[in-house]
Amino acid sequence: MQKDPTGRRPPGAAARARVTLRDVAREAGVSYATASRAIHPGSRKVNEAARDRVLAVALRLNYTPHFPAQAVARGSTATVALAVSDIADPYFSLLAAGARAAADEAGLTLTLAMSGRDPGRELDIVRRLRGQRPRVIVVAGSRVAESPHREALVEELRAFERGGGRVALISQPDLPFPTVSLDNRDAGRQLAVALAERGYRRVAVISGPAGLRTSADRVEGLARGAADAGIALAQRDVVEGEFTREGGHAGALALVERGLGGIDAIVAVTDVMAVGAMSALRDAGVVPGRDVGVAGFDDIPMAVDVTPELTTVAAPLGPMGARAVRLALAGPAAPMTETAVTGVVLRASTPGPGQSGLSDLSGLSGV
Amino acid sequence: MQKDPTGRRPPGAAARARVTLRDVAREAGVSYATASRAIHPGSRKVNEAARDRVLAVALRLNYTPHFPAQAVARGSTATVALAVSDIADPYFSLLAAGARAAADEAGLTLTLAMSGRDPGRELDIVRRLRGQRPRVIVVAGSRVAESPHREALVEELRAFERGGGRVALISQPDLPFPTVSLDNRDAGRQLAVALAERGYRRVAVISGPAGLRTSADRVEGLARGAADAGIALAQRDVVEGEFTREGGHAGALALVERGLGGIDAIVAVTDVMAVGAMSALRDAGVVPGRDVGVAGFDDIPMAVDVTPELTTVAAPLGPMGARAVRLALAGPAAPMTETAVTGVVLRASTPGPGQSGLSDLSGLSGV
DNA sequence: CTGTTAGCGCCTTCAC
DNA sequence: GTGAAGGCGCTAACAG
Repeated sequence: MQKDPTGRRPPGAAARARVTLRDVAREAGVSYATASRAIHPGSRKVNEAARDRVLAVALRLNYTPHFPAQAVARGSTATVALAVSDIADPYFSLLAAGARAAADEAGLTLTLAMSGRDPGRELDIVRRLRGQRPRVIVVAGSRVAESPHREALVEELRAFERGGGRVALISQPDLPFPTVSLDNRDAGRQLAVALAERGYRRVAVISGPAGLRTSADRVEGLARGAADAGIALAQRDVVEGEFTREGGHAGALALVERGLGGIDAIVAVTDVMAVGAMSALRDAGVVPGRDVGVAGFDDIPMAVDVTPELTTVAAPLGPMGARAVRLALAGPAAPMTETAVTGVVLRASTPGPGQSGLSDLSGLSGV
Repeated sequence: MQKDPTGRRPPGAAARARVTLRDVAREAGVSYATASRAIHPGSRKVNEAARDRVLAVALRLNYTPHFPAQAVARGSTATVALAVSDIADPYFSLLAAGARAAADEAGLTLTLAMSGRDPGRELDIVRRLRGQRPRVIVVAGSRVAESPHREALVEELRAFERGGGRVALISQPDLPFPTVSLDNRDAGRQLAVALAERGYRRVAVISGPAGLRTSADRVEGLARGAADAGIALAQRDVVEGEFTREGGHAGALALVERGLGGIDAIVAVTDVMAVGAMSALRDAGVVPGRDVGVAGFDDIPMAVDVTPELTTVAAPLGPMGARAVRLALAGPAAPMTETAVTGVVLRASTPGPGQSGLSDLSGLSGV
């Protein structure tokens, strides 16, 4: 390797080529400070001619401000960081899309971090995010009932706030931060009642891992709704699976292998799981929407692309993502928690009595 | 507002609470530099006792290094930036997941930026990304044939490289940067031949917007394959749609309204579009997989969740994302372009002569 | 091994 | 309006 003749090795071979504000200033024949002011729309106090010159030079040199340097000088960045477990899951990509829109609107850039469904790693991610000194951190993900990480997460987020950062959660409203949440219990109840009205009498549930609040709440709501409506939802008709398509698949398989018995509807706690369940059912020779009703939660776009189209409880995921960043940005003035409204969307996967599905069902009930 | 009694207003009310490395050093009774060294695993040259003390204090104070400051001091960051058009599109989320894995592996953090399918905005995004001084910028997206932005994009990326950054593209290999690409022409050819072998004689195509290279190449390949195999793919059987589910939907609708005539298979240039097309067909009373074959490209996970399961040309999206960041990281030593291998996956949406898609489904009624 | 001391690129008071 | 200069938090020579 060639040594730098000056003796002092520059940070990188290409370092000389990095164009800095100082270069722009020199080239434009103004001082460093003036160049800085010219570039920031905020400070109007610059001679128009000089400003134009600076801007022209900047453009010609293809200058870009060094964000990290700006961050260090200003003590804050122009980003909002969003932590999700899995960006490939439509649930989270919808949240992300909404969050991005809101960030954009506020002139901020969205940074995404994926934790990969492990609460320990989630903590890690938040730690790392904190290092970036974003203006806002939004954590999306279902809190685990009583995770040992819970306290640590709270402390981490608190520390971030102490440093002047803003926090918002998309989750259950049980952590001391502004939170956008879904009334999962009520959503479950709504769905159970709707199914009862459509004539279903005995529903099985494919739940997520024990302890996952979102899942537990939905199941609880379903049970309550079933009780209210006078239909059956037995504890032993609840099977557990991962919070993924495969979890739904496995859950449905378990149900089928055990024998559906009188079960006329299967509810999975997410659409993603429901889709997996439908696939498993079909493979097992049970036709969703005819032999058995199927429903999910969230109303992801895919719900209308599967056959039959999936009945679900719609959640305004995009708006929720946006809401979270606005909540955080609003600061202490904002309400502590906001609950999004859900609504049952009945589709072909749970046909009513008049439709082909249920009548077939009664015809087949002897099977 | 209360004025700060010192006269000098700190950057933020909470600024005092921001714990810096200096605080840690003081508290641990060592010098600033030593504290820095203690915290970086790289420099082993620190008294163990002192190091432990520093680490303990850091933990107690919940100290996080200030990344922007590190970036400014070191002249480089530990991030790789990925620019995609739409993160909610499975195509891109799969790329992103793969890229994240590779970044992780290299100890880097992935930053995602979405441009939203507008080439002008894509340029904008890259500009902004450049400001973050990531170690790597990966741009994923189909180049438009001869966009006026093309030159600008190249210049932007060049400037980034001049500043010491690394670049990789996931795209057509026609820009002067390391590129991971798909042989879309060949993929199209493969699919056409496979369809011919299954007995299809006349195929229609739902393409993306004119000028989108990915789309154009796939269509061209299909045409060539069809010609080779002696089956029909008439120019007038190619309809254009947006590069989205809705585009596929609209395209299929157009085809149906015009009258399918002798068309026995419909190929959409992406799975996402194919899914939309299937939905439209179904609504129009044409059963995919029975009345007409349907196929797509990419093999997104959803392909096996729709009914009938979708025939497609599989692309290793995740690995491609990973490959791109590795290519960029490898630097000049790396090959300029890498082409991923695709393969046709035949599924129920294009049953062969002996089979029949939907009869499978109705056949189940005897169960 | 450890402390001192320049910077890194930029913003922002403070005088002129 | 404009320039000089201090400081943001941290890293990395350079001496001890």
